[in-house]
Amino acid sequence: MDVARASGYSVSSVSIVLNDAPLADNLSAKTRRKIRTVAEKLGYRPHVFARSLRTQRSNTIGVIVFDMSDPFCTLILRGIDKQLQPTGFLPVVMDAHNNRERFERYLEMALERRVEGLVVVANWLFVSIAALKQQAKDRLPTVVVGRDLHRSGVRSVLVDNERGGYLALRHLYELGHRKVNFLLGPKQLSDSGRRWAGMKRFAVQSGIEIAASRVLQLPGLSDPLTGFSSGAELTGRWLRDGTRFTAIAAFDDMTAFGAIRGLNNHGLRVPEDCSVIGFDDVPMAELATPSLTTIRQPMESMGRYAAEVVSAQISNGSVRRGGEPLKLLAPELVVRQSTAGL
Amino acid sequence: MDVARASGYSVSSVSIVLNDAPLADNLSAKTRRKIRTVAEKLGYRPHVFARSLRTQRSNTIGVIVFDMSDPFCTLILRGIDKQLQPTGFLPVVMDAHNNRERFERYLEMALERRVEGLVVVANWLFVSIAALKQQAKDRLPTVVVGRDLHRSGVRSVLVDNERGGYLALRHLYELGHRKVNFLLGPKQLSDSGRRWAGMKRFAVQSGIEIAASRVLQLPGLSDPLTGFSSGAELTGRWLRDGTRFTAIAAFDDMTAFGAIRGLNNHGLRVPEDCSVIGFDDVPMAELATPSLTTIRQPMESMGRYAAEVVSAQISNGSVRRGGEPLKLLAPELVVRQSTAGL
DNA sequence: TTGTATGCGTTATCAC
DNA sequence: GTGATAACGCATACAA
Repeated sequence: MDVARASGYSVSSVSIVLNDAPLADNLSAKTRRKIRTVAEKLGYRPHVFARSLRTQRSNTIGVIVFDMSDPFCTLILRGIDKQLQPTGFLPVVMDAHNNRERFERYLEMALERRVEGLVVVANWLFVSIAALKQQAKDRLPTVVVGRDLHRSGVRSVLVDNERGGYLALRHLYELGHRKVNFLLGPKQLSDSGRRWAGMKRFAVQSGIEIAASRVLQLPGLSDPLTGFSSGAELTGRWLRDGTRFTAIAAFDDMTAFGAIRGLNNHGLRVPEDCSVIGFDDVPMAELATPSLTTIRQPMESMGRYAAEVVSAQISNGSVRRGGEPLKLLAPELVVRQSTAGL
Repeated sequence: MDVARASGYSVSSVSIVLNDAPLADNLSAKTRRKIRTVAEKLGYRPHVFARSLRTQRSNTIGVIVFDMSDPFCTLILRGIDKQLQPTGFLPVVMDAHNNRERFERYLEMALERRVEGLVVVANWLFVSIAALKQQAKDRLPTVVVGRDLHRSGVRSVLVDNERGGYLALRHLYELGHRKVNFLLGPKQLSDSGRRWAGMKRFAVQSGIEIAASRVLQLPGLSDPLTGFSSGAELTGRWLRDGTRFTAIAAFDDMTAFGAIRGLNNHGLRVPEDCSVIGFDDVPMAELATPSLTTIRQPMESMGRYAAEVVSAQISNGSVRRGGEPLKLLAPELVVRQSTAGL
């Protein structure tokens, strides 16, 4: 270490001072000052790899996200980032591009890079549960956000989808809508099931009946954009069939935008001719015209929570403690222009 | 190294085989096979930090982006990612949150982490040129995407804004529009100046005159969302003033969405009552209803190019060679629903 | 064809 | 109060 040579002290003293380790109290104030200035002058930067090698700590947390270009997840990333900032952990984010194989490769790479924890942002695509379980066994603190995997032993944080579905239908009901059509998400997605359950709960409670003809389901989940095109197409089908409805409750915002497109293709306007409500509150929801009424997922909070749990588990050395197995955050109704009273 | 013990060979042989170094040819095929299987069986993972320490190479490239939640940049990130994939470099992305101070901190962190190259994605916010120049001097291969900094000695890649502006106005002209209003970007942004120059070039060439009253400029650039709200507001001003116009050419997509909102607030419809064209082609442009006609920036290509140049410079050890100082990529007109003939 | 020794830049444990 | 020294896990020059 050249700081040692330049200052005339030994490497040990330098190391002790620069990390202000407990032993630093034993060194004279003059020595400390001297070493500090020399280090400063030389523009000394501790070599992270050497340090990591020695301390066996990487100070990094792997973040694997399923599709970075999905607006859903950039806000989650921001939350993670903010939360990790003061802890000194560097998030290393990897984008699986909705590709399972890639996901597994990145998981491997994260392990190779000796990440101390893992956050998986699982929007849309299926997650390799087996691979994740492996990690859990390896005692790597892991939290998945956006998907409920707590039964597989992975701590999970996501929005309370059931509650969200309930809020969505209640909003339409309160505006006077009784003929509501439903665009459900792909059946492989548990999100969809929960939201639908919430809607049915409200329906029962308020005494409205939902005819089977009012319910359509999106096909498989090859691609997040499926929601848009399928939403448009299924909406078009209703219109051609002559089904009468005054509102559409969509699985998510993309689907809602698809529905709006479908309505527009048939010359119908939102919200004058039909109200539309989405789910997620992606950034675009606010910017579209008409802006989209939707159920907001607290994405940043989800990210923060995940990061918090992971870093807590790291610092107290326990994968078991810290955070509940399943954390549900409250959704929030955001009323905008796409829904109106009758 | 335990693989050595388990296989009965020496660490050197193991190391040589596992990296298939040139010397590997000297080893018997049987030895190689043996070592490989043992390593496999033990689930051996080379320790990246130890390796980096020894080879003095981190195999990482720092990517500092100004605002990850800006849809503009996630596609650039994807391009970088794809390009870097086969090279073995790991992109370490850091989000400056539109905050200059944060940017500088991350730059420092990137250096500490011994990144071998740097890509700066500079959408919107002002870039600390001074800090970047410092890096250039430090011989760290650096490319900035989205901002022209080549005069400061930093290789830059961005879209040909002048050409894009030209294409935009030509499109409106060809649809028959003669009364076109212009929403220029903040004057601090050179992007805005170039796009405007392209429009003026077409105006001169086609003989149309642009009255000063048809031109408004967005205020400062505190926040990317400024474009939306200001676009709406300025459009409203025109409408209240009673200015007649049949089309709006907006600085970028956000501004265009703002304009659409402004028109809508006054009961005007797009494209029936007024055409609107944007610039960028953010993902939302396709999903909005009406979908937005715009000038596409080849974001993924920009990312790829930047990553390619940086990794090339790293591998041939020269910061000077590889890539032009300023690379302009061609924009592309994407015609959608928001523009129509008169 | 294979093994040994050394050092990369740290931190930690001692001894002085 | 301070300094010498041994690891951390790997790659490599050189010896065998």
